[in-house]
Amino acid sequence: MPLTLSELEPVRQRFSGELLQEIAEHGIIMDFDEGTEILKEGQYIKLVPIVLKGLVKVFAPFEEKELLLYYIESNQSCVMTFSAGLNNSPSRIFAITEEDSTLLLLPVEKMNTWIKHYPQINELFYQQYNQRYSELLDTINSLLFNRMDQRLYNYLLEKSKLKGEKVLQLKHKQIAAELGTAREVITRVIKRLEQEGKVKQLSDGIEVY
Amino acid sequence: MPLTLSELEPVRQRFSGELLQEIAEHGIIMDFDEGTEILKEGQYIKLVPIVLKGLVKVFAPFEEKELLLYYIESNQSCVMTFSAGLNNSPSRIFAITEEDSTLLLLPVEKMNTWIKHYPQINELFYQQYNQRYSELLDTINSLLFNRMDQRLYNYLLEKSKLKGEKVLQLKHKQIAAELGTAREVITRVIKRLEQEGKVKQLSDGIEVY
DNA sequence: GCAAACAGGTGACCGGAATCACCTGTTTAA
DNA sequence: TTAAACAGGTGATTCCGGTCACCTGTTTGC
Repeated sequence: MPLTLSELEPVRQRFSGELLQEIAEHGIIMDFDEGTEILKEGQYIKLVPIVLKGLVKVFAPFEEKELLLYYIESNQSCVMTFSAGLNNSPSRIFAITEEDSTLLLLPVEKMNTWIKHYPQINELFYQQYNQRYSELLDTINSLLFNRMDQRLYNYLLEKSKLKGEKVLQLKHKQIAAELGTAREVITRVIKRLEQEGKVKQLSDGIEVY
Repeated sequence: MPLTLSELEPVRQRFSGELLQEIAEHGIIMDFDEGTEILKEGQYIKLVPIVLKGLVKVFAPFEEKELLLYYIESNQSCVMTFSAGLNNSPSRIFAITEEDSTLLLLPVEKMNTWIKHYPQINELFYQQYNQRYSELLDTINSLLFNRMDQRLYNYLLEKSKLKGEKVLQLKHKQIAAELGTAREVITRVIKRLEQEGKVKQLSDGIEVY
């Protein structure tokens, strides 16, 4: 059965008319619990996701370690999945839901024709490519010139903003993994941030100012 | 006067039919000497380039320093220019010819309609976005985990391969700029590479093995 | 032809971060 | 309930790369 318009509500500013009908017909909507790995590295992609609700984070795995690349917010998609899907190449990244999330999944074999016929969806992906590229440049800048304390603080600020929570439940270990460093480093640096009054470590999480 | 088919020869595997005619009609071909800055940071883009002959290098300027992001080889384009052009936003990067080069320049106001009508050109940019994205991931990986010696060696290897020259005429200062580090660091690291037998510093350049 | 600019080399030093080894307190699972 | 696993804290050490100061030799431009 096709999806209903109300199910597709979040993307109705973006898609309309015939394309919306196509999506209703061929798309699938799925819910995922927080912390679900929705895409593994090396996986081949049959469905391209668009986030309707929630938050998904995307990681690049580098030998041994990994690094958080960006978040996919609602109404956004994942260009790495998109390109891996179109080229039928394995994914270089993996993705995990950061919150309980609802995803619209579009079959990759339809994408090719949709892209040709419907500029709306084409625009989405160009826009996404752009944004992600820009974010990667920021990441590089940060890796090149920012010290750990700045990187950590930015990371906490962004996460707090995206999740709309002042207090983040995070383990030092998890932070270290997302920033591609070691746990002890986080423990130390976060204490410096605390002394500078930028964050506060509570029993149930980290409060960000 | 429109461009001739022979002028457009390098892109004729990629573009054909009506699109090729459009390109012949609205495109411009220009030659640039080695070392010309063909795109400045902050500049607004009216023409999207496709390299017909030669080699162009693209840099990201970060506060004070800069970093070589990637090369545009013949038959490739620059996604940063493309996106800046389409969105009418200033360029975040700057580009310099690494060799004497011939560029096909496409007016940005045509791009939008071409992209909608001609999948061939759409595919080019998707493919380029992909490739550049992938290259950025490699850069990040390298920044995160590789030591200077490895980065420098990769840099020399790639440059040697792209230019088809075993002996590279490069100043330590220039290498430092492209890798976003300091001259003294290059002087030292390159000596280590020399001791390891990976490169050799000659009077007229650096030989890469 | 000479001074200035440039390329490269080098020692001393410093600071950030990674690693190692260990310790304490808390949570979890058998 | 008790051991194991986990979270976090900390000192010691090491290493890499950035910076400073300074030197030599070569190229260049007036």
